[in-house]
Amino acid sequence: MKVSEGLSIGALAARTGLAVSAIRYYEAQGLIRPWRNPGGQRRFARSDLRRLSFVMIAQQFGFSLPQIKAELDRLPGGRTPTKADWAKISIGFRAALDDKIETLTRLRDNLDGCIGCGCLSLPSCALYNPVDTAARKGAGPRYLMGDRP
Amino acid sequence: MKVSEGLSIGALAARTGLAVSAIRYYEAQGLIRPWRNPGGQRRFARSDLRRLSFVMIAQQFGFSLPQIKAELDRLPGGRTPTKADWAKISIGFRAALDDKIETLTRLRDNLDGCIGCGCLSLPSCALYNPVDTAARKGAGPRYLMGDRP
DNA sequence: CCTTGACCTAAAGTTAGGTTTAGAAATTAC
DNA sequence: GTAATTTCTAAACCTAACTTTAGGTCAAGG
Repeated sequence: MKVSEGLSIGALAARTGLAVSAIRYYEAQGLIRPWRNPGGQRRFARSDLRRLSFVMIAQQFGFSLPQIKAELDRLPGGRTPTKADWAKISIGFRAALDDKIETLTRLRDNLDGCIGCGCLSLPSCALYNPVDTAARKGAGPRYLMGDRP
Repeated sequence: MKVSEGLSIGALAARTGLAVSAIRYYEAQGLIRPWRNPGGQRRFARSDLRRLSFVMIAQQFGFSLPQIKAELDRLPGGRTPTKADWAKISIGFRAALDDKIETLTRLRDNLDGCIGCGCLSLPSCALYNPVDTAARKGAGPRYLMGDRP
């Protein structure tokens, strides 16, 4: 398994903890671009380890695969990304994470004000205000009170 | 539409902002238990407004419907829940929310330490430690580095 | 050489949380 | 009393993010 020939999908799976099927799925979604060896098997660059790590971490942060792909697409195309390239992306994540924390904290403080007040069914309750509404996609209730179209 | 006869599903939908189909779905999941009028249509208690509000808020907090049902099942069965009943449940949520905030904050602080260090691909990186792993269910990667079965 | 394990593709299945559709019956509005 | 809404059920469909299955092919060890 010469490094110069790239990593097999199994090696990548072992090192990242991802399932082989998940890695294939990520390729289908455009998150990684392996090449093929003469036999048609996928071969991955070592930098794909970092790419997949980034994917896993970003998922913990609550980002969708298309959102993650958008970030990864900002990495340089022709060369292996440098530390500086990764740092640039991490800073954007830091900001998004700050947002999430602030939203949750605001929600918690509102809940504090509501404990025992029994107002849960009143439209005037602070908790009815939409939270992170823009992030809602796909299935699910489209709006909360005070957020009608 | 006499109040004593309960609310129709449409009325409940209008007041909560939920889709009629979502309310039927919640009934199927055991989150609410309407009765039927002579014509076979659902009739809801006024306290179901609060129940559904609770469901919507808990979802914002990231709880699954089964988890929410578990909380709601702690409400008294025979009578309309009092403010004290709701307050008891809200306090549990406050704790769960504190947990979520702390997890995200820890994640953010780790990210701070990693920005620019280029360690994203190393198993020793703090970000590889599992976060909220117990909350992962259904589809998705089962573990991160350092969290193998 | 031959066997075993890793890989391949395409398609179907899974879970959560709903929505949509179709056809029929109950209510409400005029 | 009739027309227009609502509501009913059951079943199919939807998205995201994968996994599983089926039926082969490739690669590495002995």
